[in-house]
Amino acid sequence: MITEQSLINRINDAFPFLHHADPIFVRYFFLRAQRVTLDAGQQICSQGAECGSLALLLDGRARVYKLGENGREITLYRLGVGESCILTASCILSHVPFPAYAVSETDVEAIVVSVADVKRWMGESEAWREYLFGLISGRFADVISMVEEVAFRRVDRRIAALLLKRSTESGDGIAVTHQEIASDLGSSREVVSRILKDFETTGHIKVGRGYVRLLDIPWLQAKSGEGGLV
Amino acid sequence: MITEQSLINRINDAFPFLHHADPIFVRYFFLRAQRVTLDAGQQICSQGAECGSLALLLDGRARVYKLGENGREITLYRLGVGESCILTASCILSHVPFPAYAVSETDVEAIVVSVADVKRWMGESEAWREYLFGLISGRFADVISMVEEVAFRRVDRRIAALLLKRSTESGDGIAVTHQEIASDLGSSREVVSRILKDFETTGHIKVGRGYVRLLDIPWLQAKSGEGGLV
DNA sequence: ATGGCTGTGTGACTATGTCACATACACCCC
DNA sequence: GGGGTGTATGTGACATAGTCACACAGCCAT
Repeated sequence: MITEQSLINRINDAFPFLHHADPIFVRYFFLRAQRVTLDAGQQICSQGAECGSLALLLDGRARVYKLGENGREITLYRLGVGESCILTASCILSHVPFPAYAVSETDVEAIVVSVADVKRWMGESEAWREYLFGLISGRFADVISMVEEVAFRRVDRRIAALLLKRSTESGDGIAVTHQEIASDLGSSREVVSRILKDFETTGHIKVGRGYVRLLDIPWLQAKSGEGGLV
Repeated sequence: MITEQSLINRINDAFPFLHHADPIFVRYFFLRAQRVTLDAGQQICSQGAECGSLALLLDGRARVYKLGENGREITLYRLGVGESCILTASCILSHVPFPAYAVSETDVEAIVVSVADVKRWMGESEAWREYLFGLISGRFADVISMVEEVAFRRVDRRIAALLLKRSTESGDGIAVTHQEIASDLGSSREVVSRILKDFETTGHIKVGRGYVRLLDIPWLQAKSGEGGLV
């Protein structure tokens, strides 16, 4: 149950669908929801687990990933503020176990609602339905894009794209290890190291322990295929 | 509009959710739905297209696949009787373009409902909601498994699994070309040919033009990882 | 029998992943 | 400052998968 006004304001800001939801739903939402916090690095869900509740992220970031039989990992998607772990919703609504792992990458603050409420509100609130369905559709499309990338796209191009994406948040100096890149892309650390070294040898980036500095954004854009000219 | 009793019976058989749906929804369903047929090999949806209606399969089979920039293909999933193209539903409900291609592998008979009805019934019928959500969840899990396979699983094991799966429908004689296997798995024809030749050289299958005969099911099960002993 | 079309086999080469080390770097403690 | 530890990175050898370019085989129609 959430009663504190400043928290209610933050939630309203983070989840705009509440603005146009019917007031009865909104009242029950705040009545039934609970606030939780997680430290960075905490395992949120494990593959095969049952889903007991649905979390809506208020602050922080979580990563959902698959773990391969060879020990390598691939990130399916990341959750930020205003988002919900749609695999959990899917799991709740269809009674299948959670098919991946989820971990908090930063300290996380979330709003948690129970299985029963998730289901009830699906029938009662169009705003809630559209919110969840919008998230599912987005994630479904993301995962399908990932199949395409993994099956058909060269790793060097995927690394270039990842570096560019990271640079939008942190500028051209990126704190990242080769293993992190490998774990995001489902590749191996050695392959990532070699490709980064190649990028460095040709002068397009500079690498150091745990960081990468981008020196040639246009080249990386072309490399990733985003510039439109390959 | 569907009025013919034998067709109504077939639809009720194919879509059991109608049995426990409320009668008002069922009445409107048959009022609004339309029957369509497609010849084998027809393109149903193309990547980037808008989705105008949702099809529920009454007979036949359809394949949904991604086409890579290198011209290779990978099958995301197949639809059979009683199923709906959940990418279309997703596309309808979130206004994003269709993210793959869909083709009828056999002659197809389907029930088609419009965008507006899909959306309206989502709010009105719990049975409809659960039907669609059950399909979405299943497909979501399928696609996530595919990410894992493509990223982490060796092609030979995937071929063994595909052969076993095909054999459940057609016995140990499978009519399939190497290119079809490659297109299902997102691999190349040459790689498939080599692996099949290896399987043949060691006596586990026999290959001919357009067919594969399985000679050693236990070995293939072990190879695919399904037998539990690798 | 001949021709056309399509499926398959194969060699050479490139890209990516695995394994096994070796080396480097950052940090902490004495 | 020196030493130790833990972890990140570099690298060589080799295996697996994909690309390119042909050559060959099989099937069907004329």
